[in-house]
Amino acid sequence: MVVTRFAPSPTGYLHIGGLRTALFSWLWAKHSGGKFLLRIEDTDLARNSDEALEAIIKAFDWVGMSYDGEVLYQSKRFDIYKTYIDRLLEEGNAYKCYMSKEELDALREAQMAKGERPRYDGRYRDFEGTPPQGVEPVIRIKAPQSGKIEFEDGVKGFISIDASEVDDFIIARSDGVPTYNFVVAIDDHEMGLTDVIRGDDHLYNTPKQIVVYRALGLALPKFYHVAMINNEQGKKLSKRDGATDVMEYKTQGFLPEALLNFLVRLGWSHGDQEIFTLEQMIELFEPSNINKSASSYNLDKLLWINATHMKNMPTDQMIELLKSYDCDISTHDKKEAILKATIERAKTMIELKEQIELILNAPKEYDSKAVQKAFKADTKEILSSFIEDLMTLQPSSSQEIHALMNAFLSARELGFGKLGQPLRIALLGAMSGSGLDEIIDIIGIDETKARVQRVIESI
RNA sequence: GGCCCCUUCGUCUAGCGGUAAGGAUCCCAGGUUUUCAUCCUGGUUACAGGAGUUCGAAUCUCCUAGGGGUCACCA
Repeated sequence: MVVTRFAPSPTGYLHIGGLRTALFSWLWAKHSGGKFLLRIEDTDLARNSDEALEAIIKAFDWVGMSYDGEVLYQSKRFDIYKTYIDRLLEEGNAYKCYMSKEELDALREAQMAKGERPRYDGRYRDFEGTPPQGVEPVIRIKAPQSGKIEFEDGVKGFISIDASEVDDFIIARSDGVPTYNFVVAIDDHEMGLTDVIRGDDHLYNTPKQIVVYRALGLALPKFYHVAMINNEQGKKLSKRDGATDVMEYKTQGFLPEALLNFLVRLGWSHGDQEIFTLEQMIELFEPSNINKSASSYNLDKLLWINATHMKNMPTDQMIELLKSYDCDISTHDKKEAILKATIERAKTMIELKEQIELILNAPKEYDSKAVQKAFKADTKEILSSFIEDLMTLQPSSSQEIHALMNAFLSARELGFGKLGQPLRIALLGAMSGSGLDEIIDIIGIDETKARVQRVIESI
């Protein structure tokens, strides 16, 4: 059974890069009927924050990615790590290093000055003398001193790194708290992970973790290193790139399934298919189709995907969702017509809300340029007569209104613009927008009359 | 700097030795529409460069260039 995980550290909000690797892991687990686990990497004393943790959980909730079982916190598992460290110590695969931080820094500086790569020199690797007083030791793992560390990456292919690139790195700090590369390997093993999907930036951690696996005689999971997502300029995503916090996408009016659809296509493909429902993503996702190269974030495409998902959403579901954007039309008896008249003009929930409000609320002001262009000497008379026709004939559907308009115009031998342009200004305040027949049908004849009268008075 | 990874239209990508290098987005043009939008049709634009291997390379190999990642008692 496939078991994957997402393992964020609670030091900030969830950004889209993290969300994408989480998505890949989640899809792969769901696709193969396996499990997707969530683990919080909070071994760093100072940098954790509860708000960040909450934000991450909230983001998962919003996009609808559910994890199996309980959330695992590394900070609550120190006793487990301790067992493994003791075993390593006992078996001689790890050792205590009494070098102080100052000594280490000095060593590093000396190496750099000589143009060498900073690297622990292994001075306590086989130390058997009396340890210096007053130094709490760190624990280092014995990494291989020659040969290659190799593995088959599910995305990048065969990776081979010289053992000299990995030194005897610290697995427990002097205060006893274990470090990242060690606990990751332990937990990935303990949690029964079969597939580790993570960002490209972890590629160099993998050989270190392999050292841990080997020292403990554990079987390796399959690794997949997914390339980064860059900003629109092709540079690394940063806070300046606007909405990198996943929850920002909600406030900006994106659908979670659209965001996921956008992200899944960043680095993964299924032939020429662009639009995926959640179910399709799960059905079709295979890590073998993950792309090797980095990709750039593209807002235009996200917008297009979002608009497409919005159009595909069932109306009652959309009406329900609108409520969370402070736009409740659920009790309006023309709610379906409202949606039909606006959904095509909106790429986000925010734009949809604006379009709806534009129709439902009488215009507060009129575009002066449009007024100048559309209002002629006979406009008032035409509008008034049209209102009269509306009042007497009482059309009750947009089709009937449409027919009435045409009849009105042909009877007077007028082009559509003579009535349509000023009428649109009266109803919306501007020259463009939803269909007039639809608007009149939605707001009703009385409101139409009121808006027309208001424009006549104000001109 | 050492090491590792990456490189097809502006962007996301298909391609896995033989294609007029395909799709999507963006942009432009035309059509549908009472306007706008949607929708439909069409169009411009790409194999980073150079050597090889091969009858034949976007696909395989090497070199160069560019980009990225990483070198902590952070994760």
